[in-house]
Amino acid sequence: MPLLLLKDLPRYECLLEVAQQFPGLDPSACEVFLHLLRTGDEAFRVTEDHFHAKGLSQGRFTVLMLLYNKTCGETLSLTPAQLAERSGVTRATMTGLIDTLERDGMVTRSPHPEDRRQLRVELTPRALGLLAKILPEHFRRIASLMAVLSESERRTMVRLLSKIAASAAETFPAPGTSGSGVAS
Amino acid sequence: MPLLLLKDLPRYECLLEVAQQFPGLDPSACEVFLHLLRTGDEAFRVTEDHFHAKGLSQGRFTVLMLLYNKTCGETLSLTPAQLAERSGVTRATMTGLIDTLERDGMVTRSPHPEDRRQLRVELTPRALGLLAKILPEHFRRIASLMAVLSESERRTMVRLLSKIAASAAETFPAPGTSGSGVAS
DNA sequence: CCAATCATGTTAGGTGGCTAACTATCAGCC
DNA sequence: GGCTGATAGTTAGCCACCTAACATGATTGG
Repeated sequence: MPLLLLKDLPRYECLLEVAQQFPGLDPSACEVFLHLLRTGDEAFRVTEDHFHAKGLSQGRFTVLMLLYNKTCGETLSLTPAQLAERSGVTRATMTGLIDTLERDGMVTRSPHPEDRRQLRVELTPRALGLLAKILPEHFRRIASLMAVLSESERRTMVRLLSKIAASAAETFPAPGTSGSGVAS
Repeated sequence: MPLLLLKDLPRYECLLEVAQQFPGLDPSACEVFLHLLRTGDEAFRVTEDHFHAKGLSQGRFTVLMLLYNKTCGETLSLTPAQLAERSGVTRATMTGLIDTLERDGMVTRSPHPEDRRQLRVELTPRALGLLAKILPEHFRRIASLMAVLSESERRTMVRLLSKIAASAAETFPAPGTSGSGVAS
């Protein structure tokens, strides 16, 4: 089988073929679905590759950004639970992320002065330096990736993507979400 | 690259805020980027939730589909290396996927008659039964997800997504890919 | 005031992704 | 024939995700 150039749609091409065996199956919906997942994956990879080269992962980068955010140089402190909720992972996962970030000298854990259950996680100067090195290229990559779209195409993309996302959230609400009230 | 790394979505909202601190940073590109990842993640979740309820994961489903594909009921046999390449994971990862599928009685490994290095992986009747139960709802979910888009909007989505994917593959080729150059 | 409940962070165990190294086999070429 | 190298599958170890269960500390209600 052709390997390299058909790296396009590698895993999902099978879906389209099978779809043809199911009558009344909305092939254009499947096609949009496949392109959406594939393109999302490619876009994700573009930034993930960059992080990886700097010793970060998407998850660790997100934690750093949450702590960096709104502070613009100041060190903000958040609790692990806040970080977990804002980055969309469980508290257990956040424990692991903070572990590796702390091991690498990017964040510190310190006790919360008022509630002894909580911790405060803060960036170290080293993390600030890393972000300063990473962010320009990160944004450059995003801009470069989207350079093929005109401003009007970008507006169209955002509009259509939002429709799909809203459809997903409404028709198939996430497990922990009491989406449109009527559940169960 | 990983099967689908889109599992992270809410974590990107911070990006837009930070983007505003970087002048000349193409905010609309960041916006499209965030929506793309977020929507891709939602679409991924819609099918992943369904698989999960049936004891499958996206990776295991893909393996089953690759073996089911083109056979329409017949049992096709592929080697682990073929499965790995077509599903976009490493051979090592494929070993693990086949391990769990075999443990659950979904596939069998048998020796290749001509090349003793290779194996042949085949679906079991049990896997065919599972697919028959899963596929209708799977396609129904995709159709339902995309029902909010008209046919012309779907064509637009595919066109714009393809442009982004091509831009990603060309500007930031995947590590193992000699992208725009001389494919060996 | 104390017991029940809730919240926070951690741990344990499972999955699935990766790389790197290993074994076994095959294929080519002196 | 026997090196040499490529290929197939596995293994080991890392990371990041999950759920479930836990220990600790805060909160609240009789």
